[in-house]
Amino acid sequence: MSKPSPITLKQVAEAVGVHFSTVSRALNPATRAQVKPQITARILETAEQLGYRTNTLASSLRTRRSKVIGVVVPDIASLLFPPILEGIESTLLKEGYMTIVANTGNDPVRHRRILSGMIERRVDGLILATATLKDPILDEWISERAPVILMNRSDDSGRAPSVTNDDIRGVGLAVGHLVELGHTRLAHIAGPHGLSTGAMRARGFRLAISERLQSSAKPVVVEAEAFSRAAGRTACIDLFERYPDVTAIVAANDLIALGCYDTFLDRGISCPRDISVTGYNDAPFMDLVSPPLTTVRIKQREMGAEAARLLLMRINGQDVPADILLRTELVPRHSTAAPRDQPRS
Amino acid sequence: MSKPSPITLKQVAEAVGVHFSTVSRALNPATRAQVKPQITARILETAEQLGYRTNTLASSLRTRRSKVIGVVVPDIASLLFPPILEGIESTLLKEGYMTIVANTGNDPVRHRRILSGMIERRVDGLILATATLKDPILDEWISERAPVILMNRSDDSGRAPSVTNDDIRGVGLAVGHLVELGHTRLAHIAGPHGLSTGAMRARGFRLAISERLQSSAKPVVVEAEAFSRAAGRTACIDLFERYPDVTAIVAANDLIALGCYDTFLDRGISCPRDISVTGYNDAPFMDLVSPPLTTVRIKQREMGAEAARLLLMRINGQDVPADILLRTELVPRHSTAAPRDQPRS
DNA sequence: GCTCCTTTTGCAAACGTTTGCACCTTTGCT
DNA sequence: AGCAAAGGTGCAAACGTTTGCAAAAGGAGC
Repeated sequence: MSKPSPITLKQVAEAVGVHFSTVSRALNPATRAQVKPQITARILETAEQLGYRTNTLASSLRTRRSKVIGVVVPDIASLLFPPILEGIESTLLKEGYMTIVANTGNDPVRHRRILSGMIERRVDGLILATATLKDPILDEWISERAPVILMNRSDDSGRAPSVTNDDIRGVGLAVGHLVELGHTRLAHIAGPHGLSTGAMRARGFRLAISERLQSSAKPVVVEAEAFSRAAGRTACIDLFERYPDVTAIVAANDLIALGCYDTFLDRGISCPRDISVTGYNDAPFMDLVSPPLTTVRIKQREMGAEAARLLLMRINGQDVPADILLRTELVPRHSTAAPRDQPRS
Repeated sequence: MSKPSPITLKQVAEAVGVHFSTVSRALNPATRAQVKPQITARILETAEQLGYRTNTLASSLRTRRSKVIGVVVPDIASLLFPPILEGIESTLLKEGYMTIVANTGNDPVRHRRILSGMIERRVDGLILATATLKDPILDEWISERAPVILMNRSDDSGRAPSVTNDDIRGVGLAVGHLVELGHTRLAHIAGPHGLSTGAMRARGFRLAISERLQSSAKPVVVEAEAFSRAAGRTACIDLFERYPDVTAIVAANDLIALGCYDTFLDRGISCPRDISVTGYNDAPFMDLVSPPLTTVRIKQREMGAEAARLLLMRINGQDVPADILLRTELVPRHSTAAPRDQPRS
């Protein structure tokens, strides 16, 4: 495999018979005005014909802008992130940026390695969907050199702008829906409290309950160990044991809700006849599971696009005064119905 | 926002009191042996303490290796690609490579822009899951400078190694399963013939039919316009009109199969009682749709990992003698059953 | 024809690495 | 002690751009 060196400015210059700095100017739209149109034309033509392609490495080295940004997510392969990534990628591409993505799998060592790699590649900015902003590597380096945007997670320290779902309102929608159906004994299966989304949705649940059911006692919340189907199943068993008279479950995400389905099946409980359940996120195919899941839709693509937009602002030196809370939307399907009056066996 | 310049080799050198080339050698494990252990220790320490991070841009410029590779997919947000990306990313990260991903949305203009961007950033290699290898930009540049691996799609010209599913065998599994259940009047709803996966699976279907049902007439195949639920629904209607006596459908992917479900619902046809259907890919939640879909599982993560592995081989100058065909696996669920003898109304 | 602008072009210094080469120490051997 | 061979270190040239500055070229006004 022969590897002919790529054409350089110098070679184009030689072919045209000018100095290579002139070629550089002619090729760059911003400086093109400085060179005689006639020459520009010839340069453009021969560059094209020779197949010249800017060496971004060299130009980034000089200009200190890599036109690359880094995106770090816990798990690319989850159902949540792909549309977000799509939103980021296409927003940035329009502005000439390309996107390095990496997933940590929640492994702190890997997280570190990834951050290092991105810093060494001199990304112009970072979008993080990983929990920890505590990583000292960020303090020491990124925060002063390259802007950071937080996504799907927020950070109390307020050191970086964040883009998140309005989970308080979202969970409120689910609770409101169930209350309107006549439920009074609701429970929440929360995500891990260590994750800001888990904590936020639980807070939303408590708030909504206290607003809608003044009478009621302390809100019922059990915590799942992960945002997964298996954890949802286990948590649901736990819930039934501790609070047998619950008639409706607000799950912290769709997977947890599906885990509840599993437990319902195990125990011969019929949904929505015996119990109602709502999900969160509206993952693909939630309209096709049985019963079709009532859930809260979030704007994934928009989340990515917004994060990218904020990042671009910061890169261009503008200030980002506020965090962004994305609207959510209730999608009623058939996993929720009015409660039966008889308690479960 | 102050942007202090990052620490350079020179600064570390000054702090230690040696020439910066010595620092470079000490920091690079490959050349570390050349410098006195005592000095190395001091260099390592001050580098650490100063927070030195290699400027990969500069080093890539010099070494002509960017340690970045590019991945191009038609749609990041589809259900197919995320696990593949995960496989690629984590395989490459282990070797110190990072991954730029971009999605074309099947837009040729965008495809071009993306390829340009990656070339200009001097990626060390490319993994393409997009159909067209015909893009002249590839001929002119990439093929001679950076290795290319094809993924999920293959290319007859054999100019680049490919990693694909063994669709011939995979479809054979589905057909075999249905034949064993007693079906004799099978049909295939194919994906677009323009896509190599569509064409390959159709070929697999014809082959399997001719092997298993020697008696039978010409294999029944209708083509869906896309690998989508909507297209599947339409194609299924078409199929029923033209071949009313079919008792089993082999869909070219899960989404098309779900489209068939939609048509079944519209017409009050019961699956699997009146008709059987198989999917392809085993997307998430296919066990939860109603009825749970019998499908052919493909190894997505492995596909990504294999593609990455081949790419690394090529980057390191090794030859890749063969294409890779990944094993598939039948996942029997409840969308398939023995045929009723009565024809549908 | 001269000066004085205004374009247009060339020159050269960065940007931060890697690496062949030459130089200067040691060390080991006779 | 003398000498060669290692072993360490410094020097400087690349890698391919961008860009401030100087120089040249062309025009306008007198």
